[in-house]
Amino acid sequence: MTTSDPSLAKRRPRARRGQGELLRQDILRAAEDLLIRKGDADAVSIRAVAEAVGVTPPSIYLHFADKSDLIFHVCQQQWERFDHDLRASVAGIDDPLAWLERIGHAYIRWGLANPEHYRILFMSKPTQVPAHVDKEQVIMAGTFGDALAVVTRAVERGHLRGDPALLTFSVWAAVHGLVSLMIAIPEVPWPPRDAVVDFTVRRALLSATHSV
Amino acid sequence: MTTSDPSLAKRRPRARRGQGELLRQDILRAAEDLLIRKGDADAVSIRAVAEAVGVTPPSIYLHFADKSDLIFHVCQQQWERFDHDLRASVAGIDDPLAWLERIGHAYIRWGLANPEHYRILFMSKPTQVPAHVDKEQVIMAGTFGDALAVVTRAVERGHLRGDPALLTFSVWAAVHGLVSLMIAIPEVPWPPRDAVVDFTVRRALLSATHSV
DNA sequence: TGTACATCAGTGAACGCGCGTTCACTGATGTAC
DNA sequence: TGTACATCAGTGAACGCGCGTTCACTGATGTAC
Repeated sequence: MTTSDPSLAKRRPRARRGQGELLRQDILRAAEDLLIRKGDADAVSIRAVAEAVGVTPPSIYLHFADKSDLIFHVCQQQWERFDHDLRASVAGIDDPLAWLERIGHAYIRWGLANPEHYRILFMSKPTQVPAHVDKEQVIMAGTFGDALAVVTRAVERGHLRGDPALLTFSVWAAVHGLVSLMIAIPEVPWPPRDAVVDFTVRRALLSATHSV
Repeated sequence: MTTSDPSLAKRRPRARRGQGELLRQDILRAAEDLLIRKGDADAVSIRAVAEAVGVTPPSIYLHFADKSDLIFHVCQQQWERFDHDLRASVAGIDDPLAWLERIGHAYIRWGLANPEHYRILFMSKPTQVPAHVDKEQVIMAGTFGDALAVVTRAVERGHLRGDPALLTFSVWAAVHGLVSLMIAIPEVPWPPRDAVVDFTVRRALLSATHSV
């Protein structure tokens, strides 16, 4: 017979003065967690984020202008992590083909290891992202831009043949095809993961080295 | 100063006795239209469907058990149309490679011509489909099943080399990769559509004919 | 040919819910004097 | 060292909204006699 409300899981202790930014980080973490679990920005509510953090809903507005601002910052964090992880996988690699092979494997591995992140970044409706985000710039400044530069240099030096943009988009589509299909249609009897991953990467590179 | 409610666009005239099924078809059409426009089952409301058709919300329940039942039947219609269109594109083709090339082109063409249908069928969360639907069976009984049979026969007769399932999934992932990426990330400077489509199909077939 | 009646194809009002967001406020904490 | 005060980090209550679904009902229509 206590008056405590069981729906309010645990109240977060008030931050010390000057430590307001801590709540911002907690909100971002909780929102990302919910976005991953729900898979859709519409299904993430300000109220649920607040409860997960242990504060009341209006507290969210101390750190984010509105819901779309919050979702945007979550997505931005995810882009940063994606680019960071992929770039780390090819650190120090110079040979273009080795670079492409490594990044192809890393791309697929990342997507399959983080299916919900991947879904949000590469399989969701464009409208889920706030309108002011320039997606082209985000992609060109990220790992895809690196890949395009690597392929372009390789073509200029004669290591690869063909149109650099066509080759790069094509490799991207190949690895994306595998990742996104395995994420979207997992119910189907896929061949062993390693076999299909290796096959996909090898085929993507084959198309870059052979004229077809 | 009339009492007519402007929010109720146009009231559908009551069907004649025995013609109740007409409303069912109208509801399905309106729901599909809304699903296409919103791109997400959660964003389609019973009330919006009812208003589009020109009836009151409870009328929907005369023909569908609940919202998920309605969405399921819309998706089922879409699967049927997809399979029908693709099968029509390879009617009468016997040669496996010609069959694969045609179906590959038809697949990409269909996806790019019906991006929102494609998104719903192949890019959405599994949970958006009612739980009782066996997606594996839907896919195996459809065009993918046909493709698997064609490839299997071709391998048995020595026209293709490799594991049939691996080859078929691989071709699917290749064409799906292009379609889904162009749908999900249209903001990026894609090469000319025909070039990238041809390249993708040729590469997918190359991987089936060359051992890699 | 006329009429009572069962049935069909819906309607109108309401339910309880969760949502984003706003607004006036509170109470702890650091700081100036 | 003590105290008034500004500021910071939130809270509590409420707003209006759209949602899925239910329930009792209505009125036109075809049919049996």
